[in-house]
Amino acid sequence: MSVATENFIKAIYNNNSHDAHNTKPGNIAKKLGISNAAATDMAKKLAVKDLLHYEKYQELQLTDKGKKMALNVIRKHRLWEAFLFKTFDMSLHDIHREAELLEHQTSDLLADKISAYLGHPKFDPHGDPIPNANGEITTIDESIPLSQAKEGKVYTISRLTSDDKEFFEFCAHHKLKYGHDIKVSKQFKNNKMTQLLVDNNTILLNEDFTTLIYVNETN
Amino acid sequence: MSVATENFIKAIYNNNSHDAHNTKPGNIAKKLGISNAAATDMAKKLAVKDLLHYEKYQELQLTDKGKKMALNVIRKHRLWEAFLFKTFDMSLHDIHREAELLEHQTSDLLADKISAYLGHPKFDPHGDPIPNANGEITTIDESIPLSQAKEGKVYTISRLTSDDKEFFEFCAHHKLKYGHDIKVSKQFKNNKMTQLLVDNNTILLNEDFTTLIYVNETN
DNA sequence: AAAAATATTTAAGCTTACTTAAAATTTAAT
DNA sequence: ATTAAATTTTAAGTAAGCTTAAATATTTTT
Repeated sequence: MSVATENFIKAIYNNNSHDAHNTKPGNIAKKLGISNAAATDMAKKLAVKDLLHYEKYQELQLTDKGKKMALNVIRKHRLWEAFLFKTFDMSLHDIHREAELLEHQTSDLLADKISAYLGHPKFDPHGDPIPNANGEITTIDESIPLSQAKEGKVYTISRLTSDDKEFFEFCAHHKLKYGHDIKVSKQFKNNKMTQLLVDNNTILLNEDFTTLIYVNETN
Repeated sequence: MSVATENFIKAIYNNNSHDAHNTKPGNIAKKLGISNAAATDMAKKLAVKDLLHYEKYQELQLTDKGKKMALNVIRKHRLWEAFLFKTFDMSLHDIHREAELLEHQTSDLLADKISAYLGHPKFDPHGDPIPNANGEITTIDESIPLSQAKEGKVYTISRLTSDDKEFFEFCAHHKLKYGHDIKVSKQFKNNKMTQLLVDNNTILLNEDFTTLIYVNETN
């Protein structure tokens, strides 16, 4: 399948799984940086290939075949991220950009080699789960955004859900990394800010950031 | 530049450097598995982009810009081969196939990271020289095909110039690998066969193979 | 040197993946 | 419940990268 097809299918999958659930062509078009007309066009073509269900003016829905394809590409993306992050000294933003290209040119064989080399990791460096070779995600996500964390509790950072360069630079600089522990010292309800303790440093984050950082209760 | 463009430029470069020197559209078309018409078409387009010189019915010649692009792609290809060969347990044929795809989706940054990680190698696992970040090949190739090697002398294998799966499987099985030493025990002039000693095993090769395996005099 | 064979180019056409502009439909607002 | 706003779809068109078939030029053979 073409790069355009893989990206289209992937955009629908990602939109369905963690975003606002609007999978009409216009919203997908916005994510991909193409026109609405192009997205409608593509949707019709992919419906013929049985990758998604298309009905005029309705939301796009992936078929099982489409979902499997999306998860296969996502698997390769996340394996590359894990691999590049471990092997080379690259930022979260850089590994994302490289993986975005490499994911489409990676055989299933190479993906399996990478997975085995890394010891079949279950999460990438953003904390996103890596589907297995059958396109299944077996881990359960019980994480919550920092904005909903409780005062006084200690949490482990489980996901950094963004692809903004500045966001990652900020996180890296303040030790906000996947797997690190933090303590929520105060939630300011009125102005929606969160005060954290990271390695004995106090950080104050606004809602733009606390909705992008997910955490698990530390046990 | 597009994948099609990079492959076209690369095919001309490779043809010029070690093949029969015919860089007319038809010969390039054959290498790429496209029609003659498509190759002529492409040549005209790339001439406009100043990547090659095109004159009706004449050989295609890369401009300096075209050569630089070819060498940049070739650098990425050979770095990937070296990296995949070292990191994963993959055959020469498999790494070639993967590199053929990855080479087009690799940033200069990542290429440099791979090169540094490997200690800036000068050759890939086929023995082909790896251009540096400026697109320069600094090594000098004094190797000769096995078919021209002298009886009784010991040589070091310096290149395996093929992309045929069965050839590589044969080489791997008989320890004919880049960097290994072999002794030419006999050259049969009449039927153009060569008898080798590899790790105390005698191997008899015909011309099909001895023109693909290059060696250097061991010093 | 002409004829035959081969290769290159031109021409017309196809598919993919886009674009913009206009028409149709849905959603939101009054 | 209309009207207005926003979105989706249709229509027409473009560029890249191919195809086959026919025309043209070059190369080889005799």
